[in-house]
Amino acid sequence: MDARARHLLKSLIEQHISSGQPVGSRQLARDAGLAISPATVRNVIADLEDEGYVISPHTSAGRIPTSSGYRFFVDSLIHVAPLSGSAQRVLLQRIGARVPDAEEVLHAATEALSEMTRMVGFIRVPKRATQTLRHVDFIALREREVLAIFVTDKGEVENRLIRVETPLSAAALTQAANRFNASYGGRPLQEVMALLDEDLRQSRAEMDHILRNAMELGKEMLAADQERMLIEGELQLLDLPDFAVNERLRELLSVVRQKRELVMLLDQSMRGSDVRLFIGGESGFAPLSDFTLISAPYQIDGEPVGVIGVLGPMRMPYQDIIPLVDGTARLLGQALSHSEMISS
Amino acid sequence: MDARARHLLKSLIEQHISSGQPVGSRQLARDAGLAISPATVRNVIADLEDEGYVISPHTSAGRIPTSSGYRFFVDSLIHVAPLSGSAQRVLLQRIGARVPDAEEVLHAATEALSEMTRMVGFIRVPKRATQTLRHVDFIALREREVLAIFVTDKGEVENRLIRVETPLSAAALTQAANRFNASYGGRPLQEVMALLDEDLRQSRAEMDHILRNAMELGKEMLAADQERMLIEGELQLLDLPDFAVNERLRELLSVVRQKRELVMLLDQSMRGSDVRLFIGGESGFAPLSDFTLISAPYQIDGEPVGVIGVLGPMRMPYQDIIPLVDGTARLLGQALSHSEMISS
DNA sequence: CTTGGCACTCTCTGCGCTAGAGTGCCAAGA
DNA sequence: TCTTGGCACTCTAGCGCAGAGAGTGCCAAG
Repeated sequence: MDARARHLLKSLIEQHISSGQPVGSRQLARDAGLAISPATVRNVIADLEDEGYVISPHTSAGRIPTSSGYRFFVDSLIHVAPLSGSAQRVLLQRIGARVPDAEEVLHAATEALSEMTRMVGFIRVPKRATQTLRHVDFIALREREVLAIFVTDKGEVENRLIRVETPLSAAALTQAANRFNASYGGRPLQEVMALLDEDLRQSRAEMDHILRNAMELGKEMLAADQERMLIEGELQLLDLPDFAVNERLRELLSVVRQKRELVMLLDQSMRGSDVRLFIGGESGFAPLSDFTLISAPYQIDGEPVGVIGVLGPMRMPYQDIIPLVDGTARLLGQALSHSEMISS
Repeated sequence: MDARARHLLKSLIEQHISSGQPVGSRQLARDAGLAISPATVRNVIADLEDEGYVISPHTSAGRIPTSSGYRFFVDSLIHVAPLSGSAQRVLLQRIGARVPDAEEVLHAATEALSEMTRMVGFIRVPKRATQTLRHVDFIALREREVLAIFVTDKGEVENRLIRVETPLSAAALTQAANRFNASYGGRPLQEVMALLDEDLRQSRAEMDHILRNAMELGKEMLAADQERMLIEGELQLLDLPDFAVNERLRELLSVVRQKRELVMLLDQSMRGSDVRLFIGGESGFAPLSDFTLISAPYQIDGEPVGVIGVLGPMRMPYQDIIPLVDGTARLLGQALSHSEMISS
């Protein structure tokens, strides 16, 4: 491919990126800055099409780049400059201005990236496998419930509730944690997992419940590593002109993400004990005026602590959905309470 | 409103809910099960329109319910049966089959509700204000970093990293935690907040840093309560026929939510140290074949621990986005590491 | 009060037409 | 041999129009 063809391909892709439209020979000849006619451009572009760098959506449209075209563009046609100082400052401010909590920093970075690029942002969270176990703690919550807390050297914290068969004193729990920390503390999680496997197999009988539970919990925590990923700004995709989407839907989704007004609305419905419906404009909150919100408070140990519900169009099968919201609220309350589950 | 009008309104709304279309007099006369003619139906419906229960999108369309119509329907026309046994079983299974961790139970309940209703699901997390402080723990992570962990009687766990000015021994931290627990443990969080305010005002000078930090952290945690809400299934809205959306977009969004394949893809790019692009079909993952994924690994203390990046259409301003991804990865790594920040 | 009849209105769909954009090819020119 | 202008051809997008279909409102008769 000669220099002129490269230049034309570069210009074509740049124009397509900024306009989103297929690029024709006349426009390309004008904007590429070369003193050549559209006919010449056509000859060159026809060759590029043969080589698979561009494609024509239909006979009388211009050309758009293929993925090979973009690949060549990225690899050989553009020079990627380092991030500008002003962009760096914005990023630093958004990442750094937070409480220095690892989880929040990851979140802030992904969100900032998503907004600045106007794309979907994602982040793979530090693999626990590369981290070291710092500390384990067991806290008695109730009679037969122990809260286990794991901390790694990177500051990641994981907690799980363990139900035990026999009540354990605070002293016994402290002792169990000490033994666990002594055996496994300071080792890479990878290694801890292997050791746990081995120790569990060797000494089945003689270890006490809490330590055994802790061991099994540790295994589970490490195995769940695969899933750890944060994604931000899925809705950026809706703003692409390529996917023109109903305007009201977009507005609604952005409300849903901001949450603030929804929280206020829900707190109203926590007072009663019934399912509550806001149909259309009844909520007094304009972006919801074409939608229905159904909510029900749920109780833990008889005490209302939160609200659960759904949001959808006014046209929804109320007869199915109301009992679902109600039932979920009740079952959730039971799952979080400490009485018996209902027989199913 | 007489019985016949009520019956017709009920029938009209039910038909509209199942079809999504305006309901005309002929169809209504046929399906309502009453031996009356379409003309009679028209008379009745005209009255209902005057009363604001239904509306006509245009002259020659049928009628659709207004929000008043839905409200009347819900309040007076339908009998809401309790949740069926089979639905209860499904819910119980989804809520209960998990490790009994409060956060996961809340998540599972909301997700199950969202999927079963095919609406957006949300849940207001138990207000911390109604909970009691169970336990506070301070763990030394590094020289000047302390991890503070708060546990409530409902099993909620909150952790924050605190940077302190002077290093503290493990013994000093234990002592600080003990003092904090002795002063505030077992009290409602509401009360703890009030006490913290007062204590902070009274005894500015003589308290040590770590306790003071813990106090301020406690305040912050309680103040942040407003925001705690989980939302699941925003994308259910895209499946509504009312919002017909590009088919490929929907497929992509569902892939983004499932994450699994994305995680595999990203783990590939963690090995190198550079920005990596998957353009179009290059990822070998079909649903991404019209999109570009750009990723960059980030390092904590010189060690690669994760990947951050963006996903969007092939047509994206690569020259702006590549440095942003790269820059964010670097700045994030620095924010999470313990060397100096770069000067901005 | 109910009903059939009827004129009227509005949307939706398909059709044909045109303008516009862009291509491919060819023959002449440098 | 490459470049260029010319030209016929193709395809899309947009517009207007007509007809079908659905549904209404009103009226007069039962």
